[in-house]
Amino acid sequence: MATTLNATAASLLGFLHDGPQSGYDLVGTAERSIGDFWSLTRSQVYRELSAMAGAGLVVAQEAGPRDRRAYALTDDGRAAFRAWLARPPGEEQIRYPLLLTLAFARHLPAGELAAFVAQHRAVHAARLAEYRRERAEALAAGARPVDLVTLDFGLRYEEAVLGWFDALPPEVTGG
Amino acid sequence: MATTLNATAASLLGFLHDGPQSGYDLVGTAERSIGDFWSLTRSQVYRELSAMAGAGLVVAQEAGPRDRRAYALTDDGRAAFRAWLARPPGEEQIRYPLLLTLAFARHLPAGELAAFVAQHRAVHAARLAEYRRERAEALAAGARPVDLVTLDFGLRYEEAVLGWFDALPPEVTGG
DNA sequence: CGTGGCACCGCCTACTGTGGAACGTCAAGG
DNA sequence: CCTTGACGTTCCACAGTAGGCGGTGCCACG
Repeated sequence: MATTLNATAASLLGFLHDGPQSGYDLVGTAERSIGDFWSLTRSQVYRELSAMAGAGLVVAQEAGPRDRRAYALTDDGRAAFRAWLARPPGEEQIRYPLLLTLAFARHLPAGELAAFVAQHRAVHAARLAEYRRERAEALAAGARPVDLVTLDFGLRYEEAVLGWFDALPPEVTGG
Repeated sequence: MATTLNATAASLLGFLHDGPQSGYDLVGTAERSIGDFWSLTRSQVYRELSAMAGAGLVVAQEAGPRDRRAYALTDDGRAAFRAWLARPPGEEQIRYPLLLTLAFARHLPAGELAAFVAQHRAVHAARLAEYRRERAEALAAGARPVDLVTLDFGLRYEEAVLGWFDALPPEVTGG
């Protein structure tokens, strides 16, 4: 591995610390654990896995049923992961198409905008409720504050977005 | 244009409503106006422009000094833009590497994490201050609430993130 | 004046990320 | 037995990122 790992590949290595997993498993694990702030796709997971196998960071085990092939961490993989983790993390990236629509709203008839806005608001309200549920559940299961930091990020984010929706001027909400 | 426009290409068309611009200009315009919630790169702008020129959505004008070539909107381009704008905007995407580091923090010696966190906090504090300045400036220049919606999104986002930083447990901040 | 540096401008490549189609496999149920 | 659906991998086309390359006009400074 001449060039440094990308964040997605590194995350996969991170998950493999808990034991060998197949690509399919890893997609599920990742979605559950970092999916709220780090998107990844099946395609890329498989691509990274075979690249890392080629680089010796992981080894493919015997194929099981349905061509299922689990990958295990190697010592090189462990080292590469630690090296990646020690690097200063980059800035966050946000891409929000609704804001694009809003920015160009003067080219759009008034009614349509309000519908889009309402729809997005609903999505965020649902997400906030879900995060609150998850947080309560985690607390009940004995989670410490440090275990909740990423979830809390999501919570505060959704609260902020919802607050923004509710403060939108009537030209936008159709009110 | 058989397949529908992507958001980046559509935005370029949006900016071209105000008159012909070169790729270079468009990068600047876009960064200033939508850069806070929609990232784009020089490479892609040029790629989209030549693709759209091929599809007849824009026409390249005579090359000026330094090979500078401005593109102008065509009627097809205007139509494609409107069609894109009328489509329901997709969900937002956030990718925040710091949260990844946090999620794998158990593999990291404690001190390093605190430094990363402090550094990111500073970036967000600065961004919040900048947004507040911009907002005051826009208001002074007579902006209406509807002109501030995207800026307000950024403001609320940064406030939320800063609040999150300040509520982080000591294990993370090194306190 | 003239020239060297810098901003301007387009282009290119390699890589990362997304979305969906394709395709075989095993398990369960009508 | 046959269908359906979840499992599991692979492939492809496109979108997006990061940064380098190489020209060119402009202007400040010697």
